[in-house]
Amino acid sequence: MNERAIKLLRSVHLRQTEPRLAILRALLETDTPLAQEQIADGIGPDAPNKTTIYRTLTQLIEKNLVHQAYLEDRTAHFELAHHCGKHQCHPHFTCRQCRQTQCLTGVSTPLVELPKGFSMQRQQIHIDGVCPDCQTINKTKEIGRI
Amino acid sequence: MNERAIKLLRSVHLRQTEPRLAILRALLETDTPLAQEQIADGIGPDAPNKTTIYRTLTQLIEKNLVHQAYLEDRTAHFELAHHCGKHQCHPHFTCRQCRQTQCLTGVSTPLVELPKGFSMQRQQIHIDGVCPDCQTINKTKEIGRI
DNA sequence: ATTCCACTTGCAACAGAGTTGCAAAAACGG
DNA sequence: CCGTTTTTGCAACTCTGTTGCAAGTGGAAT
Repeated sequence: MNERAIKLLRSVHLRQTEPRLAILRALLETDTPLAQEQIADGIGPDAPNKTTIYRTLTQLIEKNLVHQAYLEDRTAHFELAHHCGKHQCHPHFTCRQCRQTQCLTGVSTPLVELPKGFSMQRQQIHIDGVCPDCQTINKTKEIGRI
Repeated sequence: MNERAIKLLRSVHLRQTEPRLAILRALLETDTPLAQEQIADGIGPDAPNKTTIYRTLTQLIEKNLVHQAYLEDRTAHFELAHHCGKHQCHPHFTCRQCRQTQCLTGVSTPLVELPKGFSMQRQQIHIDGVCPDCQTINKTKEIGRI
């Protein structure tokens, strides 16, 4: 595992430090998304400070080695359930630029076929990208730059 | 809107109070999921205390009038990106009973067709329900109860 | 091997979302 | 209108994550 962690760090030109290697090893050894505290527990008594863990994760995300699973910001958002189906409501779209979220009510969204033994209560789809308004703004800026 | 809010409260046998009506009106008037603070801002200077807003939302969720959009718990979870496609990684499944999350790597997951003008960076699917282990436990308990 | 400097780390203090305990206020059935 | 039960608001708290800063470290240049 350590070999792989070293290679990963090399591949993105980050300095090789023990905290970074330990965090990568922890992520390599598991197959579920881990929270900061779980990473620290997994590493043990010599785990890096939580600040270091958060900062390292942020760097690894910037380098595209790590993803943040199912959470964009940590504030809860609520909506009326009246337009939702039994197991699914419409997908939500969050724009990376303007940070606005909107509901996509018109699109078709098949339910994922779960492996045997699982039962579904609710499926949520969350998409992020760039919304039409921001795309237009971007294009306008490009033209201005020429 | 107030009429509809009153009807909604009646339908779930909750007492008719001004805070509850105001919160429902705020949710009825919008088409995006709102955070607590947005609800308060939407109501204005006479908005209920944030504790009341949270408690009311919890009750409305229990009564199935309201959903919490794209967030199960407010802790960030991280994972290596090495198994993820360009725009999507595998769905995540969270069990409502044991609270364990796992990655569903074997299932097929079509990308949602976005309306014109949107561009996608990443699609995430989050499912919750009951995992095979907990289902088995539940069945065992049922048998015991007979 | 040593030196140097930018990059990293740990600590402490902080910020923001959400929760809890409790006393005061309000709803609503009689 | 009264009494019971619910609901509300406040203050203090918890928990996750962030920031500023001083001390420590990797690794490139010498």
